[in-house]
This record gives sequence, structure tokens and C-alpha cells, in this order.
Amino acid sequence: MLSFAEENYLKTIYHLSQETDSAVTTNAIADSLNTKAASVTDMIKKLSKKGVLSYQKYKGVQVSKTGEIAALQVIRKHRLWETFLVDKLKFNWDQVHEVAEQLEHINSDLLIQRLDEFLAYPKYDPHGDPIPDENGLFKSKPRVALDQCLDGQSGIIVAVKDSNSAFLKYLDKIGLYLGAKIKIIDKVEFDGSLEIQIDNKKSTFISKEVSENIWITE
Amino acid sequence: MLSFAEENYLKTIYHLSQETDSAVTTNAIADSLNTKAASVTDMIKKLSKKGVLSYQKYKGVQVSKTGEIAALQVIRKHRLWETFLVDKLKFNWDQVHEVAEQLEHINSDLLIQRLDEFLAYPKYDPHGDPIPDENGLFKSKPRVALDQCLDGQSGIIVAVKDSNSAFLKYLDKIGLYLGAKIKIIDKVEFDGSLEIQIDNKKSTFISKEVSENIWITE
DNA sequence: AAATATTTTTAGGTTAATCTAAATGTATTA
DNA sequence: TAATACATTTAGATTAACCTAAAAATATTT
Ligand SMILES: [Mn+2]
Ligand SMILES: [Mn+2]
Ligand SMILES: [Mn+2]
Ligand SMILES: [Mn+2]
Repeated sequence: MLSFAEENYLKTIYHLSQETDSAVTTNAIADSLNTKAASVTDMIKKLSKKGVLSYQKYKGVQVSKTGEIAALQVIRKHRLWETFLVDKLKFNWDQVHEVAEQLEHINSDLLIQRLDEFLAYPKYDPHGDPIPDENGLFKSKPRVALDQCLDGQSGIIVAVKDSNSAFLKYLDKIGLYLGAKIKIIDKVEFDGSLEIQIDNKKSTFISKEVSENIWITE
Repeated sequence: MLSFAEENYLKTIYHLSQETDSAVTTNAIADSLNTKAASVTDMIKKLSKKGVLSYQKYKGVQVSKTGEIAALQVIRKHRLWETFLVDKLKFNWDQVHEVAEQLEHINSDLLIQRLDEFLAYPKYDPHGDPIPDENGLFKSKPRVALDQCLDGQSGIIVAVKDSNSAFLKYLDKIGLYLGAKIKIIDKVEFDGSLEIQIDNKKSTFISKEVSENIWITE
């Protein structure tokens, strides 16, 4: 049984491990969790003693198989709760992440099983992220980040990389949402910013930074 | 802002204060929370410093007005979540209390407001207990404990005193539920046990201890 | 390969929430 | 009222999760 803090560390380390093929570093964990490297060292010792991480001094950590299973259960809960908040309680997609950060630690197998059933076994959360099933299995939609696309290319928004409230509110404002059709009208070489057409209607300019956080179908 | 532990203490002390007109004692709190008197002394010092309790050494504690408001918000959340679990997720009434003990600490005003709306502003939880509104206001149904009733008396079950799973499962087994009609067929002087008729049908024997935990309409 | 910079760990504290054992205050009873 | 019993508080530890500052290991430059 993992504590709240342990679950948060494990989940974050799992996410970081998905972004690199090498071991996850102490500082990367500290940055992600807004904590200090010394605290991370303490915690990764504890987690590796519990068998969810493998750790060698100065070499960073890797998530073990049991660690991955545990991390995916937390992620499953997080994404199911986000789906509940949007689908049933009419939250906007920018309002759910913080609450889900709390709800993901509620410990009840029956609760999660019934919640999943109540939501009709959703496959993706409000940000387009896949929801692992009770065995930790999931399937991501094939996707490409908008900043990697070429002039003239078009596709449907399938996910957003960042669940930050300000970012999502900005997407709302300019008319972007999961399922929206995007066509790249012009790509500015200088700064990587884009002029895009949304749903074959209005066209808008977005910065490279924004385009990096939007995934579309290939 | 109160921590989980502080919220649990405050809620328990509030409940205990409803059962006596005098101050709540250190030992009563320790018993309720399955903790030790020394731990309680520490915590009540902290809570009285925060202004939610008033405390005099060796004289027990009383819940202040702000303490009562805070306690009722926790109780509101607990009972709304129990209602959600039963009404929406098809939990049995004996399965909800433990999960609600966790969920009651989730901190989001919007969540509770929307949950209340989603449940259509329920007035009572699955055990017949009143759900305080956002201002802490609630109304209990007039009720009398079954052991206080006389031979021949009848009424409708409006609440149960104990949310203990074993007790509620036992009620299920003998066919008792909120809304059931009970008539006292015979009251045994010797041990206070009762023969009751349920919904004008079958008759059953229940112990005094069970009858003390059932409330019916007057 | 030294020297320097960066990363990570260790050492030593802090705070919240718990505990046991001892001390002290309050209540009961002979 | 003095002795005894019971309730409560205090003293002193423990554990989890943090921190800062210093030490040690690793990486990067000259
Ligand atoms: Mn999220
Ligand atoms: Mn999400
Ligand atoms: Mn309950
Ligand atoms: Mn209840």
C-alpha cells in the first residue's frame, strides 16, 4: 500500500520515464513535483525498497513492472475522475485536473469499477489521454504534434499535451476543442508560429509553443 | 484550512457534542477515533488555537460557531458522497461509509455544489441522516428509537443510528430498510427484545441492541 | 588530465500526527 | 477528609515527508 506522497512520486516518475529511454534523474523528479532533490533522494530510496522502482546511486531510477502497474492504476483513477467531472458534473476541461489530483488517491476497488461502469467504460479522458483498464491496458490514438506538421496539412485534434487551466481556457477562446478540424494555412519559418483554419471556418494565428501542445490525427 | 486529521477530529467532536449537553471529554474523543488520550490532548490544543474548539484544561471541549460550520461542511460532503454511491453507483447502504470517510476530505467547492445538483439536492443520506445545505442548515425527520416504543405501536423506519456494515447487512437479511413499516407485536420485559411485523407481512424477533439503532416515525 | 561546473547524496533539522510512560489533576468512596 | 481510582496532561520518542547546507560523485571544459 502506497501513501498519497508515494503515489504522487510514482505517477510522476512513470510519466517522466515515458518521455525518455534512459533512467529518470533526481532533478527531473524534483522539478516535476516542485520539491527539492534531497527530498527526492529520500523518497526514491523508500520506493525502491518497496520494489516499485529500481535505483542505483547517482544513476537515476527506472520503474519496475509492479511499479508500472501501480502507476497505471493511479493514472486510471485520475482520468476516470476527470471524465466523470466533465461528463456528469458539467465541469469544463480546464477545471478537472486539480480535483482529479485529489480524487486519484481514493482507495476503493469497487468505487473505480462502478465509476468505470457508470461512465460506460470510457477509453479517453477529456484531454484525449487514454484511460488504462483494470489490467493497465490502454491504446493511444495515433497522433502527431501540430508543430511537427507541414504547411497545408490538416487533421482532427485528438489530444492536448498540457492540462494547465490557462492553456485550455485559451484553446476555448480561439475555438479549439477535441474533435475540431485544423488545417495549416501558413507556417512562419522565423518563429514557427502557425496560421490555422478551424472547422473550415475562421482562421487564427497560434504560437509555436501552443502548437507543441496540440496533437492531431496523422 | 484544516488537515485530514483535523477534519476528522472536528467532525467526531461535533457528533459527540450533539449527544451530550456538557463538554466533550478527552477520553470520549479518543474512544471514538481509536486513538490515545495523549494524542487527543495535543490535537484539541491545536484545534482550539485555530478557533474551532474552546478548551479548558481538564474540562473538555466545546465546538465553536466557526467549528460547527466547518464540521457541518465535512458532514455535508460525507452524506452527499454516500448518496452518490448508492443512487448513482449502486452501492448497498452498508458499503458506503468507509469510502465516504475518504471522499469527505476532497476539497473543491465547485465539486460539492455540482454533486449536490447532480443528485437533485437530496435532503437525506442512505441511512436517513439529514444532509446540511451549503449554509449548514438541515432538518431531521421527527423520530423515535424503536426500543423506546410501546407494545402495539407502529411506524416507518426513517433512519438507522449505526452505519456499521455488519449491522446494515443484518437489517437487509431480516427485511428491514428505510421506509419499511414496523409494528411491535410483542415486547419482552426481561431483555427488551421485540417481536416485530414488517410491512404487514412476516414477523421477526430483534434484540434490544438492534432496536436501539433503528429510528421510526412517531 | 586538471580544473570547474553540475548533479546527487548525506547530515542534520522541522512539523504533523501519532505513541508509551510518568506526572498531575479531579472524582469517588470509605 | 484521606485514600484510592480514574481522567487528563506532560515528557519524551517515533515515523513520514519535507527542508537547507555541506559533502561527494559525475560531467564538462579548458
Ligand atoms: Mn489531469
Ligand atoms: Mn487528463
Ligand atoms: Mn457514514
Ligand atoms: Mn450516512
